[in-house]
Amino acid sequence: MIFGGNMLDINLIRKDPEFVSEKLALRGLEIDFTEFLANDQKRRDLIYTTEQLKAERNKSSAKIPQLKKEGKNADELLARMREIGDEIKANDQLIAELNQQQDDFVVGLPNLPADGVVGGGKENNQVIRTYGEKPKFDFEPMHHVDIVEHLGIVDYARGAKLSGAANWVYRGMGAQLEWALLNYFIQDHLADNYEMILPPHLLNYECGYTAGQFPKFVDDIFTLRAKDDSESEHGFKRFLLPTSETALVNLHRAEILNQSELPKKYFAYTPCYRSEAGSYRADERGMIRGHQFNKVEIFQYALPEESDQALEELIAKAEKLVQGLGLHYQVSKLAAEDCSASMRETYDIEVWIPSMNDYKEVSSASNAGDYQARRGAIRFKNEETGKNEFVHTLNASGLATSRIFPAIMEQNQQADGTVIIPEVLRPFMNGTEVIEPQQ
RNA sequence: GGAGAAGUACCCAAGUGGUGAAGGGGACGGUUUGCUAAACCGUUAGCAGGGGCAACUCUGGCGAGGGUUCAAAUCCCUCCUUCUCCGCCA
Repeated sequence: MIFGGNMLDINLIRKDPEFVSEKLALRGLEIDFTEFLANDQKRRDLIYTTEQLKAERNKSSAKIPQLKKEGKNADELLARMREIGDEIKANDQLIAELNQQQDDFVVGLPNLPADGVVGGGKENNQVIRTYGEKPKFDFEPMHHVDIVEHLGIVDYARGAKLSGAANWVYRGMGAQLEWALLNYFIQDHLADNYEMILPPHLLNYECGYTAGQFPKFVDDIFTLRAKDDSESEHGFKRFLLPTSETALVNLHRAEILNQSELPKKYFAYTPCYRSEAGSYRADERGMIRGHQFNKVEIFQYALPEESDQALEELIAKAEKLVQGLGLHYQVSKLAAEDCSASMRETYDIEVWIPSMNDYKEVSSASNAGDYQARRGAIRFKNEETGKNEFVHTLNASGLATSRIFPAIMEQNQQADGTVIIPEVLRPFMNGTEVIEPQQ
């Protein structure tokens, strides 16, 4: 099977099911592998007997032309072959069913939390450090929606007219600021020798599977309907990527990389498209949660023994970007249940949004370990052993603009309603220092 | 979107139903050599999955998935990709 591996190592489940159960319990899952292991044994026994039959078939079918050549009668052998053939066919069908059962079960399991990741949900997230301080205002600070409408740089009404709720239009200095942010991010990643990628935004099903978004989270994304897609296996053929991570992790799907190529460091800019079904909250008015937002994603394919270090690098890069903008933020280590299914360890960088009196995620840096690599069959050839091993994949936003933009608006607002542009962005905005109301 | 052709290893490529998938190039190893080259000999079908403590062995892989057959790279169906031509178009 080139594509469609399991998310968890089946050998690990066989060898130490208790360990796997314990790790999954941290995510609030109660999984008993007893039945699974019994079925697995049954499946393997059946494979063995069936392959014995196939070996016999191969041998016998070599004899047939020989018999014919010698002018002998092969009827008896042909009859036996027919019998074997029927049995093989029946067994193969059964094996396929057992495989399917096993896949359905294992594919539904999330990644095992890394050592040191605490159990439980959001309430167990730990803030591990903060940067800067909450700004103090000697005037009544405004909500970013009021600021951008006052300045005329983000147009929610027309966004809704064009596409519905949770869509907006950047205009004028707003569009320039948005683009400046992206340029600032890109410049930093280029300086660190990450390869820039502009991937297609429409991806096929396998991409979502490898990333770990499918089959469980199909509802969270926008799927495209083309003429005959309803007849396709999953009801659609392509979807709009919810993050460029989905594209980047699939770049080397079903490939065997040279060890010397690792780590591979990429970054990509794409909009992110999310259906955000049922997730609207009144306190998230504005551009905190939209159907489309801009994000630069950084990504690494790493050697297993180097992936912890790679995660540190990604976190440091994301933090550096927020620091460069002069924004107050904190870094949280997520508890097991708050990590997405594919990830074994995740750190969120959360920027201060004064109007919400809360910190909101601007970057999520995660190590997927070999989870995505297993699903996508992404391997490297170990130079010492000559064997193929799964790579580790890591990703971090670097950064998403949709919360950075509001944070700049709110943290940098002035008494007169103008907003100071962070210095690092000014070179990308013709030196403009302040955003003033536009006519 | 329409018509045609093709997809076999690192590359080129033979193979239209019958045991282990030709051949060449390249690469790697060896012999020879003062060194290099040449010549000669050898290795080079990935990968996945079973069984076995192991040596080893078996099964499936000829773009992917199905089907026909005792037997499929070879015949049939669906899909994907590439190339050529036509149409349309930013």
